[in-house]
Formats: sequence, C-alpha cells, structure tokens
Amino acid sequence: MAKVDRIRIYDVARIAGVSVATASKALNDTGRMTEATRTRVKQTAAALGFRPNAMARALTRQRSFTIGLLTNDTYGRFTLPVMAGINEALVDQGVSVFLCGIEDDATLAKVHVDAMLDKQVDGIIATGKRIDRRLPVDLADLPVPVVYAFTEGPADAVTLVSDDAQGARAATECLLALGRRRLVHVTGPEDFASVAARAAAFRQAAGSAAPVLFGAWSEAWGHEAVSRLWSEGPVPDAIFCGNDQIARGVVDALRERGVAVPADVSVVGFDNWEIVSAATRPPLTTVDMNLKELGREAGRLILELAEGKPVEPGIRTLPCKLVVRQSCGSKTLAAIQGEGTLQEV
Amino acid sequence: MAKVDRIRIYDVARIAGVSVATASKALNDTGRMTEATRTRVKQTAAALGFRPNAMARALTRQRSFTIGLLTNDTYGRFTLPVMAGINEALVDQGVSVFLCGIEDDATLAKVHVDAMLDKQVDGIIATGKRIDRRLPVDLADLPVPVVYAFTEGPADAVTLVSDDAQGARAATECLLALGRRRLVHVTGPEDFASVAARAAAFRQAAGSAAPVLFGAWSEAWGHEAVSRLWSEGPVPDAIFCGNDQIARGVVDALRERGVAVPADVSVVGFDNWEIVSAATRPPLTTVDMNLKELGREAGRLILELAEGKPVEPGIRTLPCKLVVRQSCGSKTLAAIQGEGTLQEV
DNA sequence: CTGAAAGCGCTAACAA
DNA sequence: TTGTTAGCGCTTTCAG
Repeated sequence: MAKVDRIRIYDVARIAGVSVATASKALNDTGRMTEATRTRVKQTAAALGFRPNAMARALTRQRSFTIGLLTNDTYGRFTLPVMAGINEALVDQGVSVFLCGIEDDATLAKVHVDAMLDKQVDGIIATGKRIDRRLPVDLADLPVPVVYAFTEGPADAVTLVSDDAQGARAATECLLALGRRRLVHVTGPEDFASVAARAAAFRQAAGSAAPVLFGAWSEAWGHEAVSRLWSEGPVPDAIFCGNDQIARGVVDALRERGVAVPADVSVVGFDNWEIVSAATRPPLTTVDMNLKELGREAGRLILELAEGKPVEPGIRTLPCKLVVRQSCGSKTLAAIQGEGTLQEV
Repeated sequence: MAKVDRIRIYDVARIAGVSVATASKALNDTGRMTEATRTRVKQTAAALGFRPNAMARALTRQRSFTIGLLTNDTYGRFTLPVMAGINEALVDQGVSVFLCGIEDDATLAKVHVDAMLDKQVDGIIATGKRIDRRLPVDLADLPVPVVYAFTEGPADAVTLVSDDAQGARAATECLLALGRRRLVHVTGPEDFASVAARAAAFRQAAGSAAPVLFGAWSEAWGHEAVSRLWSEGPVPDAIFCGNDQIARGVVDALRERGVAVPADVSVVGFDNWEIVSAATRPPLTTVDMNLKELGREAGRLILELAEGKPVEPGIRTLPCKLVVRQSCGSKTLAAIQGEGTLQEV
C-alpha cells in the first residue's frame, strides 16, 4: 500500500510550466490554446501518471459519473446480465455503478437510495425480477433521473421490458414449423403479467383451443404438469414452457416416462438461464430475453438523461431471440433460425 | 424529477441562527457547544431534510465512504452472497459498494480499478470463484487497502477463505455417522486447490483407501462417475460430491439406474447453491460455505483498514456448515446436526 | 462556546 | 493564448 501522495493537477501545471487553469483546460480539451501547450500538458500529465480526483471534479461539475443500480433480485439471475450490459455501456464513459440489493425491504431500500443520493449519483436504474411489480420504494420524485428495467415504474417513466409476446410467438412458431400440431403451454402463476402476455401470444399462434397450464416457476411443476397431461387427454407433441426450470422438469419427467425428447415431443423453455438450459438433457431450446442488451440500453438511456438530453418517456420493448439447442428437434434448424431470431415486433 | 435544490449546510446554519462551522460541528457531534445549540441545529437539519453532500465531505475528510468490489465470477454464484454480506456489514456505516465484473480481462480490470481509485474508494475487496487463482490485475501497490475474499492474493495480504477441509470432514463424518462404510468422493478437476483440500480431508476421515474420482464441475460428470462406479467395482453406499451440480448428476443417474437415494446410497453435495440443491429429488444435503458471513467479515475488515486500524495480514479461514436435507438419509438427523454444524477447526 | 477563514482538488468565468 | 479569481459544499484549525 504505497502511500505515495497522488499527484494533483497543481503538480502537472507546475511541471508543465502553466497555470492550473490552463492545465485543466488542456486536459479536458476545452478552452483555447496552442496545440503545443496542450500536448505538453498532456504529456507531463501522462508522464506523471496524473489521474484527476473524481470527487473534486464532481463537486464543480455537478456530475459524479456514478449511477446506482437498485434490485430486489436476490439470485442475480436477471440482475447480473443486466448489470453486465449496463457496465458495458458505461465503462468507457468512466461511469461506475453502485449496486445494492434490497430484499423487498422498504426501509432498507430507502436507506440505500438516500446513500446513493448523498453520493450524488447521476441517475438510478431500478431493476427487479417481475415486470409487473414495483420495488418497495418510491423513486418518482427523486432529484435524479430514473430508468426502470424489468420492473414496473410510474406511467410517465422510462421503462425497459423484453417482449414477452414476441418471444412466446417465436417459440410457438418454431414448434409449428417443426410440424408439431398438438401444442401445450406449461407456465407460471397466472397473476404474472409476463405469464399472461406469453400465454396470449401462444394461443394466438397455436390456436385458441391450445391448452395452457398455469402453475409455479419450478421443476416440480414441470413434473406435475407432465403427469397431468399424460393421464388426462390426448398427449401433446410439443410443450412450450414458461421458464427453463419448468422445462427441465418437463424434460426429466418425459424421460422418466419413456417419452423421447425431441423425437416424440418437442420442448422449448424461456429465459435461457444457462445453468439450467445447458444442463438439461437434451439441452434446451429456449427464449433468451437479451437481458444484457436491455442493460446496455438502460445504461445509454440513463446517461442521456443525466446529460440532460430529452428522452421520450414510456415503455420500450426489446425483442427476445430464440436460442435453438436440441430439445425442440432440429430437422429444420435453418428454417427456424431464419424465423425465430431477433424478430422485430 | 423535482429539481428542487438540495439544501446545504449553509441553509441549516442560517435558519438555526448559527454559523456554518457550528452547524457542521453540531451535526457531526464534534467540537464543543451547549447542548441546546446542538439539538437546535440537529432539529432544523432534520426539519429541512438536510442530507450532507457526500462528495464535498469526502473531499475534506479524505474518505469517500465508498468501496469497490472486483469480481470475475460471471454467474454471481459466489459473488452475490458475498456481496450481500458486505452490504450488510457496511450499509449502516453509510458505505456504498461499486460492483464491477471483469471477465478475466486484464485491460478491463485495470480500467475498472483506475475508475475506482479516481473515485477515491476507501478500499477494494477482490473476489473470485477460485481460491487459488488471482484476478488478472495486480492490486498489490494500490494506495488503498485491499481484502481478498475467495481469490488468491499476495502472501502478505488479508485473505478470507472458507474452510474446505472442515467442510469436507463434516460431510464425510455425517455419512459415517449414518452407518455408511463404502464412501466415494466425486469431485472437480484435480488442479483446483479446494478440490485437493476437500479430497485430503475426505480421505483422512473415510480412510486412505476411499476412492476419489476427479472430473469436471458438471452434472454430466456426476452421471458419468455413477456409470463408472456401477460398472467397475464394489458399489459405494455413500457419495460425497465436490459441488451441487455433480451431486445432482449423481442423484439423477442413480434414480435412472433404480438405485434409491438415500435408502441405498447417501449423497452429499457442496456449495448449497439453492437453485440446484433444492431442486434435486430428493433435495440435497450439502455443505454451505457461509459466503454471506465471509462477505460480512470482508466488509468489517476493509472498514477497519480504511480507518487505519491495524489488521493482521494472513489467511483467515471461515467454517462451513452442513445443511441437512434428504439426500443423505435422516435417521440420525439429530446426531448429525450436532456434529456437522459450524465446527471450528 | 461560537464564528471567520482557510482549504480539499478541480472547473469556469472573466481579465489580461 | 494564458492566468487570476471565484467558487462547488463541507470540515477544521484558530481566533474571538
């Protein structure tokens, strides 16, 4: 821990033989001066390894180059990809991200938000695990801009969501393109907005008579759904699942039942949570919500807002893409990929 | 976005009828003054909703109440629990955490570290997914303290690791306590330090002849190990796995083979990654590395270092605890829990 | 016990 | 083209 004092712009100025003001302008490419002076200052700065003190700079510029990311997604399944995208969009702008997880605890959330505001964040990105649930804290009247990603915000806010309907449609059409005709949708709890959206899109593509089974977001529900389907009526030849965990449960249950996937039944999941989708046997074809891109977009938007640029409020929908692996059957792989990927709405 | 100007200490002072200096001292519980003045200032501050500008404060105090968390664990499987612990330890001290993920990219890592230093972080916690791998960046001569958690640092650094040996011993002893005698350890790649440590502890407890199978950190390897074990020699009655994914693969393979878990074979995992361990049928008994506690400890330590308190360098080992679910058999549950939990080394 | 004044490191008017 | 002078909002000597 070398306690060598950081060199300040003052040192750079002195050694370059200019005033502090000139040094500042030279380094920030502002003001007017001979190219010679500017390069000389820049060179001495580089030689000295000068790095401006971001706090001091923030104090005058009223901009901290810091943003806050608030999330209530404990597992990080949604947050981490989003975070990666945000960082990607912001790192070369020199913006750093405060991450704080709040587990649906309103008091804790307020503490964190206050701490962020105290630290003069330029903006806050709120993210969660459900599009139709708000974080337990009101971000509406903050003195900094807010972008909502994957969580519900006020009507006049800037909100980013992935396109559940388009994703579900892509999955369903893929199954139809494979020649499947008896499609079933096994999904999560009925009161989730995304469940409703996906189910509606599924029915629209597969026919309004196509069965939809609502349940839990778990492997166990996938198992149960299969045993229900196989004990009741005409068995399906394709199952589109509401998430990868359900899909994994379905695939496992089918295997145990001696039903071949994808030969007898095609299965498609949702989320592309690789730890689940890639470990399933066979690996899952699944809908990827492009969360990293969503994060990138959130980063871009919060930056524009922070810079005072106008950003149209409202809900921005980002397309999902179908990731084709083996669980759907791949006879017409080429055809599917042509249809299923990155379809604009 | 209410653009109402934040009130400054100047406003508080004016309204309370004191000078800025007095206000500052009153609010920070420093200096000397009548209790009356102090309370009056505090009350007006509270009434006005005054929140000090952390940047301005940092500038004078040379302390930003901000730390950086550096990680190369993309999935967040280790980082997120650690992060939760860190936050828990720091939030009431008003410390916020910059998170940045660097995917083994040295350049990116340097950019992030520099950005953190520019922002005057009070310290950096480095964390990874392997105890025996360094992050792709040298943190040794930074002007701020560094704590290593779950990643290798220089010999004279402050490092936190979980106690692999004790965890493995707890697992093995649990299996022995259940009356199992033909134990096998199925684990990850041999060149991982934690693999070696766990294997050694396993052999020490189970007998030096007890077989250890090295492979990959995957479900697939769990499957393969079972087929190898059941085709080769005397079948085991207990399998201790190097992580939960392997364990899940093992349990699935056994079920497919008609071997009952835990009736015929007891299985224990490692990590307690709930998304895997709880979804396994039956749910996994597994070793929990107490990562949250590790994070808490890291937070405490970095804080002490930041405050200039002396901290003994060296490796600090935190105990694991055995989480008993169903995959090990629970006849002697009480006995096991007595032995297996939070054993100090 | 209280307040005036001098910074923290940097940026930005305004002069020169 | 460059430098002087004020701050940003807060803390902290040091006089009063």
